[in-house]
Amino acid sequence: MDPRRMSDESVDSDSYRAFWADEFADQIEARLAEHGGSDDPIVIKGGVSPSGVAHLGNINEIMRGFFVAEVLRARGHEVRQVFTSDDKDPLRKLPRKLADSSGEIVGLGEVDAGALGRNLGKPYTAIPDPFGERESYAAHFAALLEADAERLGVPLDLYSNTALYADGTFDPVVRHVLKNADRAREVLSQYQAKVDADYVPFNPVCSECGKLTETVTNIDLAAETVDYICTDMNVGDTTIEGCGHEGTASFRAGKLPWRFEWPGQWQVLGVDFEPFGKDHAEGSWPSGVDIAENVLDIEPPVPMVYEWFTLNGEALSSSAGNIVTVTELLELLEPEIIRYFFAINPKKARDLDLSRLDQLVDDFDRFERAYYAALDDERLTAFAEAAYPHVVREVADERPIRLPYTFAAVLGMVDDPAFREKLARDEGHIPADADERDIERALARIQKAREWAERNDNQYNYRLQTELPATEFDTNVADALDSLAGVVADGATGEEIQAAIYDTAREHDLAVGDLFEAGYRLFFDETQGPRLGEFLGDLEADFVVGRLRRER
RNA sequence: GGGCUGGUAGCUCAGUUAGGGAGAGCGUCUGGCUUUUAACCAGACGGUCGGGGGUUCAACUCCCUCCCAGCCCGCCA
Repeated sequence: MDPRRMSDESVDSDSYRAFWADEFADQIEARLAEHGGSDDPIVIKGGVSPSGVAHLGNINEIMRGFFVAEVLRARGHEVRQVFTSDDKDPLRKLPRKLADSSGEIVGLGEVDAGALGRNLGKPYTAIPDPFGERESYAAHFAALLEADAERLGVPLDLYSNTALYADGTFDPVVRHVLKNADRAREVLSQYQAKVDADYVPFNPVCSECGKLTETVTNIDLAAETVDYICTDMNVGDTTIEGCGHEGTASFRAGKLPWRFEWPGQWQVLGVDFEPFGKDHAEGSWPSGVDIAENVLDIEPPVPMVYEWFTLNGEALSSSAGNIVTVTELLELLEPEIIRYFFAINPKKARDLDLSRLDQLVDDFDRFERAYYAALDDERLTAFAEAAYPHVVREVADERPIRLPYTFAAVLGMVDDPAFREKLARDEGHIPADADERDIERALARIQKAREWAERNDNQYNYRLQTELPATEFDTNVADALDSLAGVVADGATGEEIQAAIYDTAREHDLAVGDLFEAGYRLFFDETQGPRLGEFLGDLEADFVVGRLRRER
């Protein structure tokens, strides 16, 4: 088989799929049919090194697989979504940012960086948790990732790669690869120039210093051990020093190089489908297919390549600090909107612009409307029909109440929950007969939008001032405010107040803008704000009157 | 240098699998909501579909070529 085959193979050209996950489900079913269709449960895998904070890019690995798993489940298959924490990999460089056990980002300076630095070259599972809580560095970050998955409603079977070696799961693969080291070498050499006659596809852990080494001098198949010398290891532009120790390691005291380990995982976990980023598409994947077929003698899973997305127009980068975590994002968005983000076309490189989250939310709301009531957009409707149930996890009988995100941000200018609800009702966003729980759910968006407005300090970042701001007005402005107060005291409605602002300004020979500005100053301590008259009309009249008179 | 993926309106994206009308939402502008101030409504403006060439009656779509971005082709994962 062509090792470069990509995901478009075996797609039935007659079957158009509105949702990409259906296409992959088709491929997986076709693959199953080839060997009798008795392969349940279907195994979908993903995996990352627990090298540091799991940012939203890493969540691709989880969410892309999730949608395919969900589609297959809906078709009646039993599906396991497994995820490997590739935690026997060595720590190669210190991350600049970490995250504590609640997911809050902290700088490297806040932990014992020196202690961490001494662990370069050791497997993540052999490094202490910098926060001193879990059994290892790996366990700390794996727990965070697992928590993210849970918050997104994705059930995962998380595997520690180290554990797979330790408990013997990997034994048959290691044995096989080392027994067929010549073949392994021959296959891999087609993909990696560095693979020469001395290459051994195994990296032992040095019994002296605990670091992974790559200089194996002898394989003893009978004893199932290798001899090694702990030499220096080049990692990028830095060198991790070996201790020079010459020793012997068992097949479990080390690991396969990634190019073999990945296909090995397919074998021991029985993987049917695996999504991966475009970085793997041209490197590990072709060699992995070749190794699976010609070294391990297994069939590789159905692949899927996803494009990377950018954050605020720039590449995601832990070192540059351009990352966002699920924890952070959940303060700004409902989980279904994060899932929606990963439901859209994985082949397109997209940008997640945190300053324009309103756009993403609007898109989601529209997507949701398309599911409940066909919009005049066939593509969107077809996509929503296929994807929406998996995005929301539980489909409500009726379309949930949604406040437009920017409107929610406007409501976030006031703190009083009852007032927020009143405004939303007045504006027609909440049906009169709406259920209490549904309203509560809808209003929950306000807090997220408020957080968004504050964090971006954007045009919605105003807050109703509960205390009288320090102000100074010209006499005629002050007079105008007093007479406006009179209008409000007489029980004017919002619309009437709005009209009165214009009238009053004219009567007092003021530019309308100046009076508006005075009003915004009094209520928001700003020069601009939401539509003032209607806003004031919804506030308590006594409060408005007192404030307009600069009394409280 | 070779390969893979992407490039459609100011922004976010559909549409390319199978050639036939260039689209949506948001933003902007204008108008309405009794008279510039963000929530609501209506309309308009807005694109050489990255550039060029070719095939075709017809190209965003197929072919060639070039440009831009990311990734892979060293190591590592």
